[in-house]
Amino acid sequence: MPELPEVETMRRGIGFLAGRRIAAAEFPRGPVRPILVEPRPATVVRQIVGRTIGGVERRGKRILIGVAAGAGRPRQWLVIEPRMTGRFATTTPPTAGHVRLVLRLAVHADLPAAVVCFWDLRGLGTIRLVDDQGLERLCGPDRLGPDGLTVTAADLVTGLGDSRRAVKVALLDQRAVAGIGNIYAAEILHRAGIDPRSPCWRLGAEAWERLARETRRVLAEAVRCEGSSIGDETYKTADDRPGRFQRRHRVYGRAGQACVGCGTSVVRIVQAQRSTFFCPQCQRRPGARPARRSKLPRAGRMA
DNA sequence: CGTTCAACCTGGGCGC
DNA sequence: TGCGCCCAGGTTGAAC
Repeated sequence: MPELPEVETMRRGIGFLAGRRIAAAEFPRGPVRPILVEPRPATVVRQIVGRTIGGVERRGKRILIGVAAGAGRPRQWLVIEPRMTGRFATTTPPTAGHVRLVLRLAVHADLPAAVVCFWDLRGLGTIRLVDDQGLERLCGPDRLGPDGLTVTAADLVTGLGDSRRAVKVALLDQRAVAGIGNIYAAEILHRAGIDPRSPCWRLGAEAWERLARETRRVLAEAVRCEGSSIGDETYKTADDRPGRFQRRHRVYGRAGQACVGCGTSVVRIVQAQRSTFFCPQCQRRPGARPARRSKLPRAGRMA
């Protein structure tokens, strides 16, 4: 679920952690299988309790909680990947059984004690405690490309210009551009008027410009809307409010419904084992000929 | 290089 | 009610 806008909303929702001391940390054992934690939960607890949080950052779809150096320990990072159903809660989490991490903050100045939970229904999320070197390995430029909020056409051309892949599949490649997922790939391509099946190498300069511009625009607008909440409980802000960008979805999840631009029925196809939604009228392949008007041969071409 | 498939998980929805 | 099947915001690795 969480793509860049949702993760950025999470980051803002737990930004108040900055400057506060971790009084306690727990990895509760629920009724479901535990998620991936590295190193072992007991080790993470031992290393972070008593230390101060430097700040909360985002890299692509990951949350970074900086743990300040101290007591003979180097600076470290709690890297949390929400994957499909992970999220934070500063109020009551949706279920007690899927709480994966609890951070309890010490009383600080006039700030009261507070609690932040990481909750994950399906449990595909991950929690890692790494040092600067580990962070580089996990979230460095080899793994994550330029951020989607600021990506340029030149970035996209550099990363994908020669790719033979379909552009929708390529946009999900976090090494090319970080933060786009299945929902926003569909919405970006619709707004850019590009067929998701187009191979990257067929796109021209103006198509890459539109793609970069719509990527920035759609993601920024979705951040302002605090992300997309679809159906169930899985994504909400840290203080339990649903996002609002789902109301502005033009194609995602709208198969069979009329395209808001032209009224044509939105189509669902499968690419790389994932659903792709698009409007076959508004999103045409570059180089594909517009619908034939007439079957008559063109004048002047043939003798 | 690119695609396809399976895996990792839980739970909701649908047809029978 | 229950069972079987398909679906879901992500990522990774193996096989072809």
